[in-house]
Amino acid sequence: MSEPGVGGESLLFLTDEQLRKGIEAMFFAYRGFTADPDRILDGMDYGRAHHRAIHFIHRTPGTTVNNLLNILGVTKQSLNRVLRTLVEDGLVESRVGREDKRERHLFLTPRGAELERALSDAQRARMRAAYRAAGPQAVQGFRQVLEAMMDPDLRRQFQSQKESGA
Amino acid sequence: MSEPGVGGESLLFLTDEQLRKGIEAMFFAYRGFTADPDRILDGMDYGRAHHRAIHFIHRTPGTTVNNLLNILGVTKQSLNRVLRTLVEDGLVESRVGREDKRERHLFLTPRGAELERALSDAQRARMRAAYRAAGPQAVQGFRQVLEAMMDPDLRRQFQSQKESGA
DNA sequence: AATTTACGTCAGCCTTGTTGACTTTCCAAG
DNA sequence: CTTGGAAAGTCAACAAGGCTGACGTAAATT
Repeated sequence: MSEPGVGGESLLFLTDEQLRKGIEAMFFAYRGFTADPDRILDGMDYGRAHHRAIHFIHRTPGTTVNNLLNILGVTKQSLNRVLRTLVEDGLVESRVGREDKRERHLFLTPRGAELERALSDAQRARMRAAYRAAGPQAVQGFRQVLEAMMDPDLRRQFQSQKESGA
Repeated sequence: MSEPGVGGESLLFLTDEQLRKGIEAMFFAYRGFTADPDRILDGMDYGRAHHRAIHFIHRTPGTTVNNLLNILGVTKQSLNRVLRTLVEDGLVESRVGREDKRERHLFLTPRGAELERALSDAQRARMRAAYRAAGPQAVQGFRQVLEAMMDPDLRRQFQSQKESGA
């Protein structure tokens, strides 16, 4: 519809066929994306939920349970089950907040950091290979489309995190 | 390594920081990607597994159970549970094979096609918005990276499907 | 005739998500 | 100081959707 002046070459990438292929690419790629960490985790008592918790605690040490809840988009009961096992097993440390003692601040223990490293090494290796194969231009496009696909709230979180990290 | 002549600008997109952001982008984008169909499905008795089955039966009408198994990467017991409810509810038809009578060929009924439409309309709408926001160049990069991220077997399947469809 | 293949099904288990109800701790406002 | 409400944790129950193992049947293949 509309889009005056762009001529016939444009908008071909918006056909239902193209979109369907994008959808399937997303589905299959996500499988690859999670495959390596999943392989590491199964055999241990942990699953993908533990991986996610560990990842974000690593990224933002001292984050509170509530923060994590919002990022992960699960209920506190669900997160708590995961967190409890990680604390029990000595991979995560939960410290009572100094300012607000209701809050618990989460940190990886050395052993937790070790597992995090193993998981993210595997995941980054796949990502790196894909990035390298596709090239910097493609990576930029990849990131643009992914960001545009996020829910607006998450996109804002994601992008603000990006600015401070650049 | 190598990449002669490109100078210092290259390979910056392969830093651990960049890869970590790509990983998180993938995570958050996938949530957005599944959010709309999930919303439609919950309230009905169906979930994401039903969506996937419906999607691929729609894409390849007459596909066999075994085909579907391989594409979805689940066990037959798991798929069967989903498929049974879809057949019982009259969304999917399972026809005994004419050549090989051991096989069951799967088709969407009109009602199944109706649900498929609702689900894929929602998912395509988000995809279309993201594609439009990012532009054709970015979409090409998006697809390149995703394909490079798949497991090799799936990538082959995916790409051969692409050729015949172009 | 024996074996393999495709499919279905029963039973049981695990992970990870959900709701609902309840407690404890603590901050902050009245 | 008391009280209201937020943050966190806990218990219980449940559901979806993965998994394995075992078994049955029909059809194709050898």
